[in-house]
Amino acid sequence: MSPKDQDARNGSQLYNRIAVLRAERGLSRQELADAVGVNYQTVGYLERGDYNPSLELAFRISEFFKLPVEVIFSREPFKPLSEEVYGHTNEALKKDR
Amino acid sequence: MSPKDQDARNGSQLYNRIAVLRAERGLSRQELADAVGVNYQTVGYLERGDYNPSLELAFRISEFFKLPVEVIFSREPFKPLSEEVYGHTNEALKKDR
DNA sequence: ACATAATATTGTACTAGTACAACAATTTGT
DNA sequence: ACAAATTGTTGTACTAGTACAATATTATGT
Repeated sequence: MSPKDQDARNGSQLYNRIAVLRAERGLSRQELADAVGVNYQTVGYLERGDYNPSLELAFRISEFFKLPVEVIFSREPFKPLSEEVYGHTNEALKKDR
Repeated sequence: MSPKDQDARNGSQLYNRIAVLRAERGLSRQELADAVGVNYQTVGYLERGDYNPSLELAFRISEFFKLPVEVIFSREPFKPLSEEVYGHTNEALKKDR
């Protein structure tokens, strides 16, 4: 199947933070792709959720970012990292969440 | 490709502890398979390393065992769980390892 | 020792993950 | 504003993961 039919394949889709992590580190897809040993378009497919990585690739990515697999991939949508990290520091803002 | 050619596909193989974890819980492959929603032969293929699970399946398995993905799957061979847990309690035995 | 359950083997078929190429669109630096 | 880099799109092709079925082998209970 061609990766163009992204939407035809839903029901077992995972979420990931590759795009954010990559952006944080100021890397291009090409650079990340090289680092984990895949084609740069594959990184694109992963970032926009066209399909899931193999477990092997997930491990390589997780190793590259030095983060546990479950921090990068999840069955539940991620809340923004920013919120997760700083969201609990200002008590005054908490009421409207 | 047919899963029979296990050995033709090496170089990106992962290790896992599915068999041990399943044994510890006294489950048959069929039962585990049902629990994580795959064919029971798929569990067999995974256990003897014929191929890796998808990341999605790895997550379901990890969820089922209530263990982090990296405790069940690894790029490095696992040392026996028994050793990992109890291997450091008897100092006298340590010299011959 | 026999029946049953569990695991292994072989074979076929389908789907998901990955690579690669060519070109379009968008972003970014100067 | 333009050139270069980055990202998106479409299309093709190959490999890895999964299902399923049928039969063989091995373990387990009584």
